[in-house]
Amino acid sequence: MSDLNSINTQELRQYIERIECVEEEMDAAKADRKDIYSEVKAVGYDTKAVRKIVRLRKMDKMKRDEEELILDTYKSALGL
Amino acid sequence: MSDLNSINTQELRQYIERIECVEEEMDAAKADRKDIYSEVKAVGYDTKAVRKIVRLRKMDKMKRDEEELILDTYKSALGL
Amino acid sequence: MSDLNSINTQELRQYIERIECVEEEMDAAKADRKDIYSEVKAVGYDTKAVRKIVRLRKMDKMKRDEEELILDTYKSALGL
Amino acid sequence: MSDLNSINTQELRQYIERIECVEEEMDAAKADRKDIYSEVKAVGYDTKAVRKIVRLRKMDKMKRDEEELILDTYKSALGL
DNA sequence: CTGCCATTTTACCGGC
DNA sequence: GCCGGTAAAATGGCAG
Repeated sequence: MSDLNSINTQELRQYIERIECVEEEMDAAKADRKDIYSEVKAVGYDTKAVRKIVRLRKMDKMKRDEEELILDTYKSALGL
Repeated sequence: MSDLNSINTQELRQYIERIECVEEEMDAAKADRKDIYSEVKAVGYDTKAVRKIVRLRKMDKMKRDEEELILDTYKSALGL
Repeated sequence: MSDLNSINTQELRQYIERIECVEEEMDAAKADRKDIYSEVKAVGYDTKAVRKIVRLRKMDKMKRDEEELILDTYKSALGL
Repeated sequence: MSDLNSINTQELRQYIERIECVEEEMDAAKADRKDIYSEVKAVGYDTKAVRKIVRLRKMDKMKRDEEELILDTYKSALGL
């Protein structure tokens, strides 16, 4: 904040509002996901299994990203 | 699913992709929030306190929503 | 534990028994609560509404505690 | 409640207080358990494993209780 | 038996 | 870089 030992109320308020805004987006997306899972269930799938698949795919993706990052690191280290 | 005892791969795949899509939105929003908190910290605020404020405000909202709901419950209980 | 790389069976057993003991208390309290709700229902109240009231009151308490805490945070931030 | 369509405030209040009382006990027990796990960790055990043991033992106990119940049912059915 | 709610587990963030 | 505490996800249990 610009002035130490004093709180700039306007500035703080704006940060808080920005945070609350993105949190609303998060909540909206969460609600969407919930709806999709309801549909998945309604149509006869085992949601627990589906959740597991999603989780596994996310892990795979992270793993691949990680490897790619390492590869990039090596490549740039080698000046490629 | 259209056919019992068999998994419609295409259908399932589409559900999973829809889920992954909203989860990407969630991750993006999460990253945004993280950035905002970094900025908040960089500019000199105590992020812990700011987080607390955000939480408190969310609790206020929830409390108001709940109270409204309970009021409805009472009203319908009284036949209003 | 007293000896590294080896498990003190007696010690471990005692910890587990202590945990199980408090869990029994938890279960007992849970059963008591269940009984009270049964009584509440038997005597004609809408248990759902009562549960909501209890939850609201708990939220109120949490909120007050949080606010007190954040006040302390501010005070110490201001060197009071 | 004694009088339909009207809420006996005193009665309701007392039920709520009884509920809150047992919930406080639950919270206290919960806090105790938390402390024990902290100690377990501090003294060098893997809390995750200990949790698993506790869960397994609880399952075993439930299983035994179940079997005993069945046995009792049979016995009383046979007039023993 | 279905949906909701509590508990548990898991992941994240800030501090030391 | 771990660790303690805090938020999110998943699982299990219970009331309706």
